[in-house]
Amino acid sequence: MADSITQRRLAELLGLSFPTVNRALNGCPGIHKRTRARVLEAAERMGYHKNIVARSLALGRTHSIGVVIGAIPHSFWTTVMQNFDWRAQQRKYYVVSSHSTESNEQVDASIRFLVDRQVDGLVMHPSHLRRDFGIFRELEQKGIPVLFLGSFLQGVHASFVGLDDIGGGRMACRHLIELGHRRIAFVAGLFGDSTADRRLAGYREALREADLPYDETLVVPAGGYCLEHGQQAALKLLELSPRPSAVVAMNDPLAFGVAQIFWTKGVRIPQDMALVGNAGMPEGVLLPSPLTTVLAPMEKMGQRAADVIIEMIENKRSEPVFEELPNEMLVRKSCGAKLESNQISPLPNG
Amino acid sequence: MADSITQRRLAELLGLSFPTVNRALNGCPGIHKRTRARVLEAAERMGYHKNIVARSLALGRTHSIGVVIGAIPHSFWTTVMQNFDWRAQQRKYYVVSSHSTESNEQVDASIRFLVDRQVDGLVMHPSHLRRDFGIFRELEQKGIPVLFLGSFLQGVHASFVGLDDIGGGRMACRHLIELGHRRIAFVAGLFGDSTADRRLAGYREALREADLPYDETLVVPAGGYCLEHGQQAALKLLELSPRPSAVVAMNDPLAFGVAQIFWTKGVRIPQDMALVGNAGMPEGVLLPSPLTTVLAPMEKMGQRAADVIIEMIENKRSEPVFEELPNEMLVRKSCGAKLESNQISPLPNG
DNA sequence: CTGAAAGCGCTTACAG
DNA sequence: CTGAAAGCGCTTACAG
Repeated sequence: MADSITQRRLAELLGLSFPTVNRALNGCPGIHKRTRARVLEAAERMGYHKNIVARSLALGRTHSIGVVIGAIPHSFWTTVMQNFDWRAQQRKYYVVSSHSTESNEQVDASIRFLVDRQVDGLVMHPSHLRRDFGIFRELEQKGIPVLFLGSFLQGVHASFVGLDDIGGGRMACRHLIELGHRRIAFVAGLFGDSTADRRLAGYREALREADLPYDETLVVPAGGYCLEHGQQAALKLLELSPRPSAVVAMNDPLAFGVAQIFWTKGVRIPQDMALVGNAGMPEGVLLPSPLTTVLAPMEKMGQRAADVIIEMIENKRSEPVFEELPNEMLVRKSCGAKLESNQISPLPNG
Repeated sequence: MADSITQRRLAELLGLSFPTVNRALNGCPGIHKRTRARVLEAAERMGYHKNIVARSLALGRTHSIGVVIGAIPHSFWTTVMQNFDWRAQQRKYYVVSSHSTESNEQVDASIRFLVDRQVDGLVMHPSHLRRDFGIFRELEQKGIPVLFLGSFLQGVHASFVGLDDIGGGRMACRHLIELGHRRIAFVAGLFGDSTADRRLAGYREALREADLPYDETLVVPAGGYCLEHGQQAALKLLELSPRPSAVVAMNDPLAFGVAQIFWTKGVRIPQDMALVGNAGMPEGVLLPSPLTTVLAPMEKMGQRAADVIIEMIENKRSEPVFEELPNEMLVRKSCGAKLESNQISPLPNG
């Protein structure tokens, strides 16, 4: 390990003191132009790179953001987090992630792991119900700002950036109602997280607005949020009697699972059953009948999250924000709606 | 920001010196059992957490791994990296990632960004052709080990963990040959990276083994690695005359794009055209005719990558490794092969 | 505008 | 087995 060049070494080489070198490097005001130029030139020439670890120790700030998101291999989250990372990096923050999120204990351990590494702020997707908010109190005490992404926990002093999930659930259900459906099922994931609860609430709202009854037996829990869970749910849907004529899936992967089973069982979409998803994942075009879905602004969600947490870090005074980004309807074929020419259809659908 | 409790504070409280406290905390040998117990108890009670930044500065090691992967929102990479993260975290390393990889300059900037933060090792997926290996020399000089994941760059002193891509390309093509196909197209992504080149080489090998001619016009470049590129390629495939009866796609997303266009154009899979992918992404079951594909061991790939880079970090002496993980054939429906009962078919296919 | 001093919180020889 | 000292590389008042 060739020992790297430090400010002290630069100072010696130039016959200056190291505070002077430091100030030149950091672009501090009180310094002679010539001196600064000499320092910068030498630094460049010698391949000087600041040791950020030392800097962090001295400053008590690391310019890093901890992220705790149970890594779900859906392109939805990948896209959101990609945009988060990009934005953070643009703003000179780096991202440290921790993915152990099977249980509340693991989540707490992950948070601790990151806090020990002195992250300046924390972004998390709370996927578990919890009774004990102790860890969040600690964070508040330490002055580490927290941002909930996607879902939120009530009663925690933190910001939220996510989707208008009530509106999303409502939009999906209403689309079906407008197409004449009366008996509409809802495929839920797990209950208890805000996203699930709020999308369901939106669905109910749409029913109410249309004077349709809310029938609890039409809400089928899938036990999770992935394709496989959607497949399970599909089987349950087929056992319902009378059978619903349409399905709102809580998210796209669940809709994919439902569609996959329907296709193999010969239940035609949309003729025999209409289907709406929620997310707007590009994979939706792969289905025999491309998925109509609620399109979430994934890019914006990631970027806003980065901007908000950085704002919180740099601007301690600010109040927590609660930001719900609006969705759009992405009409493809799985509900049988007529495709108008001005409708969004980014990919060839034949 | 409540100032946190330090070793010095603990020492004062206990009437000990801070080196003693430090040794107790680190489980060093020469220390009285009673003293250690007292220290540990006090640390626990006071909620002491070590400042890892300070430790890193003193040690010159951060226990972190830098990752530079152009974040592609394919579940393939998400799954690989998830497993990488998990394994790294299990082994007490944390992962810092940098996703600016549009050009060689950006890649170099990303690497520098991470090196300034004193990562102990670097994992990267080289997606660009490059002429200038300067940055890798620097890394070697600094003693920072490098691991290429998925693709590799020839002539760089680094380890590689990836797939047996030659075998994979060969396996895909051979599957089609065994089903009687003679005119088999290859959908390439971009040329120049080792994965693409080696899969193509495998395809050629299979042709040669079957005494089939290699016809360059059957190799169609898609211009990228995503679904959209596959769609472009599909259009070109349909213009070929005589039309091939089968297609090897360089990866699954390309195959998805091809399948999507074929479906909308009424080209039936597998009757009119057989199709093989490469990756084994679960989304393959969504297609009207579920995709037969080369199944890559994504979990293992991520875990091995973590193990190898950590080994390199902790064990400087070791030689670079070159590890090609074997693939399997995942036979579904897109080639028309008879599904034997012992064939892999993790999801219901009807 | 520049320099001498102290400190961030940890680790590590070196004495006792 | 325990303590006094110096150092990791940077930053930041405080003097001059």
